[in-house]
Amino acid sequence: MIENFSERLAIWQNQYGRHELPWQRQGAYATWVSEIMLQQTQVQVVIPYFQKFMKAFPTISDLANASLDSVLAHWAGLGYYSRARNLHKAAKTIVSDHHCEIPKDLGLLIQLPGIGRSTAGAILSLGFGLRGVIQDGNVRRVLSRLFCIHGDLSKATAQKILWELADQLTPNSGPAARIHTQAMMDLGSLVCRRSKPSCRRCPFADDCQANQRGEVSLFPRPKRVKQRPDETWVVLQLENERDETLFLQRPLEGIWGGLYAPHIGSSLSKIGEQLKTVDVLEAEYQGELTHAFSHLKVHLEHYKLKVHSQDIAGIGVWQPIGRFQKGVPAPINTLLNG
DNA sequence: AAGGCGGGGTG
DNA sequence: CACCCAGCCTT
Repeated sequence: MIENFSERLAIWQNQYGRHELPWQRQGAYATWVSEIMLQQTQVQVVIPYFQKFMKAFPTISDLANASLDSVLAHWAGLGYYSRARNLHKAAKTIVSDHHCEIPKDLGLLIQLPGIGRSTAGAILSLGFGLRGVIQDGNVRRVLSRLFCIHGDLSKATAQKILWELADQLTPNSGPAARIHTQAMMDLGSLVCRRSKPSCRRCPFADDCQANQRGEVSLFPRPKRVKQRPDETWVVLQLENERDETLFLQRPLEGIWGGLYAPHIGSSLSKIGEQLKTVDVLEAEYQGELTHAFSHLKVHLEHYKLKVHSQDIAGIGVWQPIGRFQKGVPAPINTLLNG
């Protein structure tokens, strides 16, 4: 174990860490929202989303009482929309089962949807100033280098070692744990970066086993990547006599779950089968773009079809593109506004 | 073009 | 437990 680790880390954090992030010292609700947003997304991207979100839903009750549509609208562009659905669902549970107060208990926290062990640790320490241990990508990277942890860090054996180390390094007092948690994230983000780590500025350069061996770049071991299949999706934008576009809500499960988009299908004729009353072969080609998901690469082909709205009665929402308030996937927005 | 990011769900 | 799922940004 490294001598006086948390004390030295706290001194470093005080001088070089981040102290002005908009969710710092704003209470456990702000910590929670920010942690969920940060799960898949970088700090600089999250900041404007976080600020708009907190303005729209200032308290847990506001969030619980809001419609899923409005929550998703504030999430549109962040990706992984199940995060927003789980956040909304958990807010309702906190209101109904926990008197509108986020539980201060690890076991209760991880029962809430979207909150796992690491997010719960962040809420305890950063949000409440209680002892909590985190294990995010930054911490994983720092620990894998400090202690030369080989292999795929997502595997159970590495996870066990990482959690034990993270727990041992975390101070026992709540206030110290709060500083420690922020400091570990800052060290990983600012110094022990994935590429171009700045070991020269690291307070643990002499303690770091990977650095001693000149093998910092070998940790953490990159995960093997699978080839992503290619797909083509046709996006059929229906536009009525008032130049309004028809938006449909996507199924909650799956890609872009709960967001709104025009008809999407594998081909114009497949979409046409759903739209028996209109002849989609008159659709006019608008353009295309390629969008990469984590697991597949999609070629989006954009077509537009002028229709009479009475022919498409009963489904979706007609709105001018610029006035549509609900959540639209980022690449669909690009297509519609292109 | 490839890599990274945390948690949920299923078998 | 192992594996699959999911969207965007940075490098």
